[in-house]
Amino acid sequence: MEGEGFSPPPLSANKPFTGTKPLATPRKKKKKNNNRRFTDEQLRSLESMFKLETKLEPRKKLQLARELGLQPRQVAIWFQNRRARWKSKQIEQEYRVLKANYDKLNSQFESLKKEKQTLLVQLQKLNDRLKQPHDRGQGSKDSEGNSTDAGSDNEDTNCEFKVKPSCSSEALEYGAVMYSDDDERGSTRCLAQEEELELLNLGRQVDGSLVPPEKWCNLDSGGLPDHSCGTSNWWDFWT
DNA sequence: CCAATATTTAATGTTACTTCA
DNA sequence: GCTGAAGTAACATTAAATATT
Repeated sequence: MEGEGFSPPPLSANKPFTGTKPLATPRKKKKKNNNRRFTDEQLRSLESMFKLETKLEPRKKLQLARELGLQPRQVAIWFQNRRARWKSKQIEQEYRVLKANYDKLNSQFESLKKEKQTLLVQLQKLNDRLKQPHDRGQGSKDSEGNSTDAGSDNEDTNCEFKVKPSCSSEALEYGAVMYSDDDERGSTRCLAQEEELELLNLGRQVDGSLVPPEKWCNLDSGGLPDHSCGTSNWWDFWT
């Protein structure tokens, strides 16, 4: 009970009411809710007090009520209702912030997903190429008779990447390797050799054999990171 | 302009909690 | 420590006033 020992406020006590006529007869059986707005002046005072403190001390409440010509109970009720409104605004605001954060994260996630997909396509192509050398035993020399078989000398990778003149001289100077990229963008990429090797090793088991793509922790599933992956938590995907 | 509908807001009712004698 | 009264916050709800369609 909202008891301050007051009986319902005597209507006549609210002299500053906005001038609407007092209800001669209550429309409904229940409370003669005499619901008249407070004056602008009253609201201004109440609002400015609310800015200072959202909960009124009893003494201040009495003082404010006296100043505004209201019942202390009316002031208390106004503060209660005002707190309720303030709280729901707060909740709305928090919701907006949370939603904005979520949307931002979600779009980051989507673009990372796309990037991952692109990299997987690349990886798949690289692995396909690694499998090709078997068919290429006799025919991988160009017209000048240069052997382009990267594995012909010492490597066990059978890497067939060719250095192309289109790669910038700086890139070449720093050991960049060029390969044609026939993905949908049709672009040509330059990768530093270390990155290249890293990618190649991704699909390779300890013994050097290739891991079948389907065992790459479902990386190519296209959906959310797979829970069955080595790491126990899906969010480890991000780290 | 009027009526129907929606929104705002002062007030009530209930429950739970704290303080104090 | 227990008890009851008083005060009050939080919450849901009501109903009148007001705004909007």
